[in-house]
Amino acid sequence: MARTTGSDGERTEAAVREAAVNLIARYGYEAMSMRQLAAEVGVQAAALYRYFPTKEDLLFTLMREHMEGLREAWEHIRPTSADPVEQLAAYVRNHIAFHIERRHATHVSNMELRSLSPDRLTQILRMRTAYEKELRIILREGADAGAFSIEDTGLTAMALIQMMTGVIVWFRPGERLSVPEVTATYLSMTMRLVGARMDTYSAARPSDVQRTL
Amino acid sequence: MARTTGSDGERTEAAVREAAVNLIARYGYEAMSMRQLAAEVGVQAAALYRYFPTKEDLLFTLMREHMEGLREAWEHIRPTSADPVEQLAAYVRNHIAFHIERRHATHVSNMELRSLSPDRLTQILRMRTAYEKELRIILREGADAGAFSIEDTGLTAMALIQMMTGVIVWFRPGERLSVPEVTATYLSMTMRLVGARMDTYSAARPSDVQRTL
DNA sequence: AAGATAATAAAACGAACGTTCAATTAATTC
DNA sequence: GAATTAATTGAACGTTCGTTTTATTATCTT
Repeated sequence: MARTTGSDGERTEAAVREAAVNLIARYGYEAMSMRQLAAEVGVQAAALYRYFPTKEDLLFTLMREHMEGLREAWEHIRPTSADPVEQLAAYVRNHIAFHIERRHATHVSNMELRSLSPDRLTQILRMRTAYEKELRIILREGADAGAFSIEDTGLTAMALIQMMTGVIVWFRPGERLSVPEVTATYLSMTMRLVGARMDTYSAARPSDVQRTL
Repeated sequence: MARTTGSDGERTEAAVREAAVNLIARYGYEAMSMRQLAAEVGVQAAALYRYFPTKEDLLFTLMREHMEGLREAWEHIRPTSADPVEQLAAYVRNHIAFHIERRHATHVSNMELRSLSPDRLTQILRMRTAYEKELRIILREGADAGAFSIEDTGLTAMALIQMMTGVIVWFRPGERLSVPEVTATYLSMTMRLVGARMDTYSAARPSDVQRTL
């Protein structure tokens, strides 16, 4: 047999991407075989090579598009206001929403970096660093303006990102907490962590937080 | 050839463990081959099977001992005082010190869980949950006593652990910050995050933090 | 309807994998 | 110093891996 009735390149490629994200997230990149991926898509392994020249190309494509998606999401949502508190809140909201929505893709992008070739690793890390720099700038400007009280901007940025991204480790949709509830709590924790002067986001007035979502 | 002069089972096993932690941390469990590990130790692959019946047994042993070490470290350092702030500070100090000291082992224990068989995965997760529960209890009792101001104990515990463990991702010994400096800043961030009433650990008086290390 | 192109199957490639087995030598015991 | 035990080698096993090649069929173009 060869070409099957109803086969469509675009649909197959999309199915490959989706199956790959799920399989890599569950079993890991090295542990997922091309045959396993092909079976999940309902195709022979050789067919995958029409869309991705190598297994690593597939991984890199998934990661690059995930990082580009993160940047685009932030650029669309980033507030025009220069208020540091508002900017930080937007960053936190976007980060958490994006990562919860794409838990598996985030897992892949964070855990499989070591399977990339050196120059591709550099490319992905550059995108990640650029995204993290946005947070550092917000923190720095907020601290300079007296809106935040921060000891070490770089360290605080890393701590915040680790804290927020960590959501994907334990969060499961439909369990005890909803996404807005989690986001509200994380916003509140973030604002206290950076010593935000105003208490709009403090635990004392959670209703205000809810409203800003 | 067969047994080599000066060969010693205990020394070989220790060398295997150390090499395995480093190789798995760098390349991942699936990507590390038994031959590669053997070469690093300076031995043939077959020799490894004298010490670990399977590759997965090796991984499980490394993880179990890492988790046991974490628990033992905490039990030794845990303060007798019932003061929530002091207990939380001790927990943070121990967690950061332990994870920075054993960066590679932590990487392995956190990233390679999916390579364990179901019942071994359960064993490791149980140990991890027990350790995390200690933090939840501290937070809960502190909140009940009015020492902390916390919205959601479980969520705050997860956020703190993700934040602290995240240190191993970016921290490199001998760079900009020393371990005590990092620890002090994380202590300060932690105390603000949980809304600790007293400001012993606030950014305003960093000297107090240093002293308590 | 014919020709071109897109999408796949089927089979095969060499390489590498985890693991086993038998043989061999070093160290220890008696 | 002989017997035993500990530690390791070297070769081999069957399996699976990522990938390539070739053939075949469906769909699109004209």
